[in-house]
Amino acid sequence: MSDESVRLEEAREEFVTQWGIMGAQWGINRTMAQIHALLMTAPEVMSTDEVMETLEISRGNAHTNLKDLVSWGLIRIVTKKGERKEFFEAEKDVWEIFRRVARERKRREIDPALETLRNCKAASEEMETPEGKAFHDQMGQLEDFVSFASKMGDRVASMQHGKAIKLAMKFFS
Amino acid sequence: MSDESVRLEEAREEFVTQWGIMGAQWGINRTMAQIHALLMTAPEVMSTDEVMETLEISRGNAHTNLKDLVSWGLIRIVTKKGERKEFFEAEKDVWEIFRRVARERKRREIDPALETLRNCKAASEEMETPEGKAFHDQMGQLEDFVSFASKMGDRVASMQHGKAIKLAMKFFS
DNA sequence: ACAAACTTTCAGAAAATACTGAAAAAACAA
DNA sequence: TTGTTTTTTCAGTATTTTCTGAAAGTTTGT
Repeated sequence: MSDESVRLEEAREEFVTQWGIMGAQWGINRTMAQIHALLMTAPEVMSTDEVMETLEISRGNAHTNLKDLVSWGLIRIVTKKGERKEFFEAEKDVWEIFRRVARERKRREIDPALETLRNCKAASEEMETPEGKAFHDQMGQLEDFVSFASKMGDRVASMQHGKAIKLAMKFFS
Repeated sequence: MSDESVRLEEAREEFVTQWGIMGAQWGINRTMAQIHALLMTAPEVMSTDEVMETLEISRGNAHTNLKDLVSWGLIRIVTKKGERKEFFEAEKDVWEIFRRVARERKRREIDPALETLRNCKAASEEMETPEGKAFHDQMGQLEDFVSFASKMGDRVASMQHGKAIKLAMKFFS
């Protein structure tokens, strides 16, 4: 193997590792993030077995995380004609990756949290004591903020890359 | 205890629980998030012992997480005259909370990730093969995106609430 | 219908993370 | 200095999360 291939593999490995650490810090399973990093930098689609071998993980682990990535919309299944097994291919466009993560986390985490905040706000609706009023007010502020963030998420997630760039320009002016 | 106090405590408990779950999903220790929720809805400052009793956790646990919250800038230490022990008080302004979390996560997680991306980009700088070039390009795109996000974070984190509101208006127009 | 190729599931094991409780250190008062 | 209160640390334990490997399930070809 040429020197360049070796250096490339080293760089790729560093990237996979770091992406895994970052994923873990953001509440995403480390292996899932590593597989994602691996596929993002793969020149070709990869099979479950290839992923298993490269990352030295079990079939079950590879399978589960590949399917989770599919459900997040971060990778997709590709079939090769004549081949029976499934191959996987990552979304490589960073903007698209961002949109999908934003959409998914909103759905899975923000929306349920909003639900609770609304409950708490409603439960303290008519309270008379200063403590009750303060709590109600605090819940109201949080709800406003989170629902605002949620709407932002929707908005951004429905934007095209070009539009987002323009908006960013406006933002920095 | 009056009916209203009971209902208030129930609502508060629901909030503490949910905030803990949310924290865990975002890579923040559950107890830390719960203490934060507790203090955010506390009518008065609280001592370590009060936190321990309310959440039924050990002294060590309470201590460590309180200090972590202080280091995140999400709560502050208050001393009462005549009293020797420390009391804690949460930042209650949601915008301020958001700013501090944004600033802290950027410093702790985004910046190191950027470092890696730059390394990987540099390591593949002069590669000749299509694979090398593709990798270099991918790292470049990620670096651009993450550094952009990072700058956004800085920018937002340095804004006053009022300014942010105006910007948001512009955003939704 | 059978067999081969591949995918999915899941109980138990391993690893990572968080918590406890008690002891040590530090801060303060007399 | 000595005793008292409070904070801090940390080894050991408990809990949660993730992973393995093998068995069961599914699909496809003959």
